[in-house]
Amino acid sequence: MGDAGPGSAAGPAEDGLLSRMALNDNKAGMEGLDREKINKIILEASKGSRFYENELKKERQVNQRVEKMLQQKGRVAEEHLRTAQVQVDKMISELERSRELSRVIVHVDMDAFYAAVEMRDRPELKDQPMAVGSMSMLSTSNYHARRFGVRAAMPGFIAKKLCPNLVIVPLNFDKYKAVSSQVREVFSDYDQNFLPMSLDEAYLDITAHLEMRRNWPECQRSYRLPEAGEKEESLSPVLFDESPGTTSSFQDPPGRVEVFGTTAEEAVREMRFRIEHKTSLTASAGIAPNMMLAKVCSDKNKPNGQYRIPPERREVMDFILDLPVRKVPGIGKVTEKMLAALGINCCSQLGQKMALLSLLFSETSWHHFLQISLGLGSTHIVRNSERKSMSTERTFGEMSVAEEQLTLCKELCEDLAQELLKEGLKGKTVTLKVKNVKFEVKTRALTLPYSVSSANEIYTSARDLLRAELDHVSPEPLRLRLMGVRVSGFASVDEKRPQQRSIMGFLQLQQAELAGGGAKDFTSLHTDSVLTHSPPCTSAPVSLMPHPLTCPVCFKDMETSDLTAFNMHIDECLKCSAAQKGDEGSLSGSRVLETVTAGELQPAGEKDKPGDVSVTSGVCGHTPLVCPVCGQMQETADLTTFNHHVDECLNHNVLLELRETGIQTVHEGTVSTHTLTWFPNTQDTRSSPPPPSKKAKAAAPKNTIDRFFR
DNA sequence: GGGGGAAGGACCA
DNA sequence: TTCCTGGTCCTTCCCCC
Repeated sequence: MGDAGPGSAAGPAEDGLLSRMALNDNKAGMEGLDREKINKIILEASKGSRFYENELKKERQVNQRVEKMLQQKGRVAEEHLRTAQVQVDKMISELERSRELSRVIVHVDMDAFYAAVEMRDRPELKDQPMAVGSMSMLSTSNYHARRFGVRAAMPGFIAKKLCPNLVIVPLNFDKYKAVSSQVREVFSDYDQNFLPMSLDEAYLDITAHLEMRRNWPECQRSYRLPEAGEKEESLSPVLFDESPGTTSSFQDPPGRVEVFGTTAEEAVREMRFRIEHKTSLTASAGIAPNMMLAKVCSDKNKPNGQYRIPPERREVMDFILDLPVRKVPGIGKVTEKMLAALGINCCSQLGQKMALLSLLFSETSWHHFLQISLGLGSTHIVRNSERKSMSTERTFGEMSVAEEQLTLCKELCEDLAQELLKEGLKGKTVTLKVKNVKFEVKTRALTLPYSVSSANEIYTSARDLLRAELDHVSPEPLRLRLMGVRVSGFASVDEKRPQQRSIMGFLQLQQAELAGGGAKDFTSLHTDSVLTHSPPCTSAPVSLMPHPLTCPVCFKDMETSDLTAFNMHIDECLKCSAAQKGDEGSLSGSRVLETVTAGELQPAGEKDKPGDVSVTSGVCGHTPLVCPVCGQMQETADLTTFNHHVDECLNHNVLLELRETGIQTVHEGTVSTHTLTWFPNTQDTRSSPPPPSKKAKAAAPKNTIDRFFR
């Protein structure tokens, strides 16, 4: 290796390289490390490799961007700045007017998640530096390892050079998923609509929970620590010597009762307490009026701690004042470098130079910066946002034989097709991604005039793209180290939305509404594996089960609240209905109504939910016809008129959630015991396919492969 | 000039 | 000896209408 280590007389590119490759200690547990020593080891381990060469190249590109930006800055006149400042000020006052501080948003992040799970399961690892991953790449490391500079996204072989005693444990996703679902059970008690960001991280809006919590008796906020012998795993992993946050609750004496208060801090402390007792793992949390701040806060007292920004403008601005821009989600190493070149390192400087930024950056970018400088962020957690693409990729040792590459491409398409099938997705754009042995990444895409999802269809496009790439380098071989296939351009919600929504979605949402949004069910508290409420609540349990249960087929109120019995009744009713109907000619277009499960019921006639609707009408062939929405008997026997009434009723009275799973087309003559007949409203034009877009008409003939590789 | 596809890149966990 | 995977969003370039 060369002798141009950090601090030596390296050229500008090499100095710059350090910012890309050097230790990123912007992570909990990595403060006060000997950066120079660590960087020297990293550099020596990397230098001369193809990866290093490619990083050097990328660094030069970033440096050029910075150069260009500084040249632009040199051309900015005072007059331009004054005009820009007027625009910025106007925007600030608009943003200030819309500032929302009433939501209580929480970001929860499990501490060193994968590593913590492995340490929990293998106590001998607790006192050693360890990381999860492989010699190629580490996913995370424990806090002992972080002291050596070992961190996530670092190749294992370099980590070993930093810390020769490092134990590398392979990834075990099934295990992490299982733990994650335990954690999510706890989350859902505070916000049923929490937004998971990954296995170990989620956003919650606990505003509604706090409102209810204010009136809860103490018993509902109390947890008794298990007696000796009650616990399976008695100790939490020793992850942290000096946690800035709370001490481990496992140190508390068994049998003691922990009572939590009604404030946001107390609710979050309780949540973390329950997570720890359920999983033996600790979590950190941030509480703030918006998602951006909550995310930054959760890192503040990591590990095993929490931090809250009170919902006041002054508090928010104080917090933002010295916050390094790199701590803000969305600002990575490149943006950090660009801003640093302008003398901007913390968020308050961002605000001071906003006029300049508005002249040098795109509108999207500077608007984002402006929001950050004001401590603004999203106050509403949007779940179920539509997936935009799906892909699969594989890294391997050098592969240069075309036949092997085509075979691999086919395998990738098959894998991808299976995943698409699981989610019922079809897309128009197929993208091939290749990374050559020099770490150069290329993507080649082809947009078709129709949507594809099968392995063969995807492969047809991917193969053409790969062949074009092979031709492009011919007669040299294509030397690859990664290949991936992606499908995107899925039909939008409007296009793929079934004509009518599932009645199950209808029931589910009504149930959620009934529960008060994020309501805490007494019984759910007892599902925690270790904790129990103590003293036991004596007040009557809040039942979330709507009464009476009404059969959606015969519309009779049931005397039972037992779901199995209720489902059996529906099955019988459906059989009877199918037998009575005889003529199944009108069945095409029917929908399947799955057996009802807990949490999907609604009381008959519950209807005063405003909003947009289009719902599968659960109507059987019985007469008289009874509207399942308003519960009223209809005078007509004409199904079109009846369906029209149901549609009208739904359109005006209910708010629904689309729930597509479980909706299937029932083919003629295949009425199962779980099938409700639905008579499609022939007047309804909502299912008409959208007119072909201009691009669809234009795309096909133009997007020839040749165009990509001139 | 606007819309949209392609390609590449930043960023995230 | 060895530097991931899967996703979203943004920017830039280019073509076509």
